[in-house]
Amino acid sequence: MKIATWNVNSLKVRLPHLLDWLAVEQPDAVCLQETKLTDDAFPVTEIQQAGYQVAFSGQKTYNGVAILAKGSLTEVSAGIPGFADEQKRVLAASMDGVRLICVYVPNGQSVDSDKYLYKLAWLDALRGWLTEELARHPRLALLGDYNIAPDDRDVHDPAAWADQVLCSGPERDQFRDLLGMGLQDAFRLFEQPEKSFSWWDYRMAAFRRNLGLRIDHILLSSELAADCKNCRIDTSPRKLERPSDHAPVVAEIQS
DNA sequence: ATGGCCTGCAACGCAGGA
Repeated sequence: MKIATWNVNSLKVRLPHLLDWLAVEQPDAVCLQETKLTDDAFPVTEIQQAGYQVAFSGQKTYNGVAILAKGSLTEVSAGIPGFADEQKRVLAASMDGVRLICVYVPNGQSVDSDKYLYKLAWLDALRGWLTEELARHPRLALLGDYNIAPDDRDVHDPAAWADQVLCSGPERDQFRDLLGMGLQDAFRLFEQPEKSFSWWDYRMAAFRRNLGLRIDHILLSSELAADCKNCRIDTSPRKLERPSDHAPVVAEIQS
């Protein structure tokens, strides 16, 4: 089973890139973030014609998540139970015995912002719910835009980013707490090139200069991690005209 | 030069992203 996550930064704009990428990559399931579409505007037909079932939870202008799958999606649920939130950032569904959880973690804006406090509270709530989900679903994958660069090697310029949002101690602690629940970073299960990133600013020719961050992740429960055969960041869509600022992350799991 | 770009909304600049 090949699973992927991709922050598309507007599904309306990126639909052609997504459809091309699905045709080439043929993933079994894809989690999307920042669809920026209300549910009535979701391109269901185009995605079904590409051979995928789809579940989505969107809103106007901001956020929005979706799960595309070649198999049937069951037990679909949106949001974090018990955590009231207008922002559409979480979608879970099961496919072929695997629990897929798609997350768009709040950005946080800056460490002195109210949005940063919301980010940390949101992550607390996510972990609380994940404890229950993991107990119910031992084969679980948490895929998405975490808006956290977990380690200095995930940052092009660690000194410049030190203690800044996406790299701050409390955010990295949150990521480590997720690992402490038994989840494993699929990307770091394998040897990887240095300076591997999943996001590059649109400004400053950052992609060409590889001035990026690794903030999009696939975390796997121990059962899935044991069966994971590879994980990579696919930078090819980032090279296209009018790209998303994020690249897809892909993991392959045996059987 | 601590900014540059992109998206959506509904305006002709703003919020938000990261």
